[in-house]
Amino acid sequence: MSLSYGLLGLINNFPLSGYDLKKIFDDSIRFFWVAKMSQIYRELKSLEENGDIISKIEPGRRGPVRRVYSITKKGKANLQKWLINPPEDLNEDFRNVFLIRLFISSEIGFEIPLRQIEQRLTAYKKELDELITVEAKLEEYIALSGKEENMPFWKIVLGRGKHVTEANIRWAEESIHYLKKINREKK
Amino acid sequence: MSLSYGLLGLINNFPLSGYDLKKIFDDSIRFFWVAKMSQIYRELKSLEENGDIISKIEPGRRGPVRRVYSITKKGKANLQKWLINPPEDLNEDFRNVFLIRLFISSEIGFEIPLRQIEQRLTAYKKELDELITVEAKLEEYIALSGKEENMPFWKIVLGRGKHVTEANIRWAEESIHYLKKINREKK
DNA sequence: GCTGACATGTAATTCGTTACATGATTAC
DNA sequence: GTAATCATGTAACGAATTACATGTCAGC
Repeated sequence: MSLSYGLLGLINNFPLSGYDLKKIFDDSIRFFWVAKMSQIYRELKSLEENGDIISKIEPGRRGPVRRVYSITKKGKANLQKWLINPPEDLNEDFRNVFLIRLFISSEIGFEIPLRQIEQRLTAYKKELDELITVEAKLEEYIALSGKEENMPFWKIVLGRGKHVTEANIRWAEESIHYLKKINREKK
Repeated sequence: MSLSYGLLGLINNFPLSGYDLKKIFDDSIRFFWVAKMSQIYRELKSLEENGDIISKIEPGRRGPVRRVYSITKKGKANLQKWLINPPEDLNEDFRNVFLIRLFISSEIGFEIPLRQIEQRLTAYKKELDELITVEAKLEEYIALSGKEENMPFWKIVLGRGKHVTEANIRWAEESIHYLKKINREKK
């Protein structure tokens, strides 16, 4: 559901192919939404069946022919309706595999989880760097689409990524110290 | 996959029924993993078929009979194996419905998203309060199970919730100011 | 007698991942 | 020639949600 509206929202800026959409997801949206190629194609098919988008075949820019999707009036109306009415229950950030692992980790002692948190810390720092490069990519898309009205929202979403990643870094550092302290006290 | 190991990790502390497990999830784990009753029952069934847990029927404490699950030797070994080998690719906090909505919100202007962020801010503040009450609930479970070795990990996971929620609060406040500023400048 | 917490499940559907399958064009 | 990127899809499977279905017991 959310994925199909996400695709619709991007096609609303300018016509895109499945492949284009996958690139946008991988370049930027991946920080808060992951989508596989095969799922994108499936959702595009069902969006077209529902009359929210229409496709036409275009010669490939470099490569085989492309199927490019544009939004319809109906699609625009459906998109607006979805955006205006948020679901009451919008769980954010649920299903975190790393945290559920940690929660039950006493079974394997302190050493291994400590290493695992250290690895996460490295990953968080890398993620923070990547978030900065995303900003540049989003500006490219603005140039392409000419839709400057997107910028404030994209900046806000990026800002969230930064705040949360910084919080994760602080938390990981704190937790590493805590586990090391416990380890020392045991000996 | 992660859910079934989560259940296994909890049953590892002391025998539990499906209903018990659901309560633990709703009381505490819900901050990083959401599970429906029907899914829990299904996973328990497949864990038992796989020989990781065994069930026996007990008279209900207050109510109908309960099916209570205990971990087996095989289950304990599988749990340890899973905990020791983390997946290379553990995406945390992906698929955030609120963020994907915001990302494509330019379609409906500034006012509505502004209200929606304000609502989130309220929710984040409430969540921070709830995280404090969770601490007390976890201490109850410690008392029940006598498994004090869980405490450091539970504290760490809770700490993560606090850090991230505080980051969300700061982000929401910042974003509200930003959108209000844009609105003023437009007029 | 009703409400709320206790308690367990099945069935249908939707959403997400993995594996499979195919082929064109460009740059080295 | 060969690797990388471009490009589109199907099939099978697994995970998660929603709807359905049933019933007990305690306290008011």
